[in-house]
Amino acid sequence: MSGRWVLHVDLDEFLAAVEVLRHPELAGRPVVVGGRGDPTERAVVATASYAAREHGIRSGMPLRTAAKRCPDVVFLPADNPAYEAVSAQVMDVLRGLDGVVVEVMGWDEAFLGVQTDDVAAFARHVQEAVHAATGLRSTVGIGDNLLRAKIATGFGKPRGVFVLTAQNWMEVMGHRPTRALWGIGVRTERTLAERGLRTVADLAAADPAALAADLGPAMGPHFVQLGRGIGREHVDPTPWVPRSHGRETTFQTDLGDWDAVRGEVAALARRVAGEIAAGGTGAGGISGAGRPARRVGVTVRFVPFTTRTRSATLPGPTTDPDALAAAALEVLERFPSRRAVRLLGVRAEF
DNA sequence: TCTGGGGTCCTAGGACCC
DNA sequence: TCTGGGGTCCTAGGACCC
Repeated sequence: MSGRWVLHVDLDEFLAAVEVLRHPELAGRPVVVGGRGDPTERAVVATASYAAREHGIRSGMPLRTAAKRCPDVVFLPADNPAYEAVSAQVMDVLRGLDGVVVEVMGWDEAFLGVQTDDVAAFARHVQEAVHAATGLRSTVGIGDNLLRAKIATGFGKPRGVFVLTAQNWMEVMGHRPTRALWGIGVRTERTLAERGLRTVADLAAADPAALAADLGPAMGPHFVQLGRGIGREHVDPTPWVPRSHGRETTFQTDLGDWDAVRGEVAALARRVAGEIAAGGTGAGGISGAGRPARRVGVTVRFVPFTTRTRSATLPGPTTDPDALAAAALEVLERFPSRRAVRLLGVRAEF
């Protein structure tokens, strides 16, 4: 076979693997990275090593629960700058491959566009290049578009290679629940099931116009396309331009004093202003240095877990900390409740 | 399972304007 | 004056992903 291919490269147990690289004695042990590494705190699992997953530990699970599932798990604090640095190294390796176009999707994954006669051999070559340069293992999904390549990765985990194209799409995916599709979560799965659409094959055979009426003019037909495995075919290497930047904090103890709430919102706003003025977060920074905010949004999670957002367009674009803090405080005043708060967030939109 | 933090995109209703 | 239609912006919320 020859022609253009899409590869989805996904690093295995990325955060845990980075920690094992610098703590080799942890190899093979149940390792959980998340929060400040303290399982008594309000925090969740960012990444669990495969050994930890054998005990039923999963991403998004409270650290406290992980500790109950496996008492001898090693908890480590998330060290985002370290992961960003390793990620940048991996992306450089990918960009250095001959004849590839790279679209970065996150710290631990990227799409590659390539023309080759032996795509399976090329995938192995990618895995070896990443491992040689960084010591990290990866899985490669191969497809005739980004959707199929991304889904293929799931069948290749860990360390494997899997091919998913129009040829084997229905054979591999047709009988699976719609949730197996990238872009369909629990809610949409349920909504579709209420309409009798339970499997990927059901969805593929559905009438796009009927779903448009039920699920929205864009999303309805889009879901049918997902069921058919149809998606974007060209990998786009254009650097990402962020649409927004924000910070949020969950308090270890609920905040009942609204003077304190105002103080926290102002502090978050100043921090966000500083970061967007500097051009982003972390070692490498993000593109769009110094771009001013046009809108500001405030998130309040009330006790126990009800989350509300308010936002406002700023009088003029700004990166000024005082202006952003003042605007965020005005938005905060528009929340009708003064109940105790568990989380606060401030987000700047460009 | 008492539930993080960083994002993106879509939808719908109302305001507002011509 | 009892009432159209289109376009765009603003805002809140939902859903999803890593």
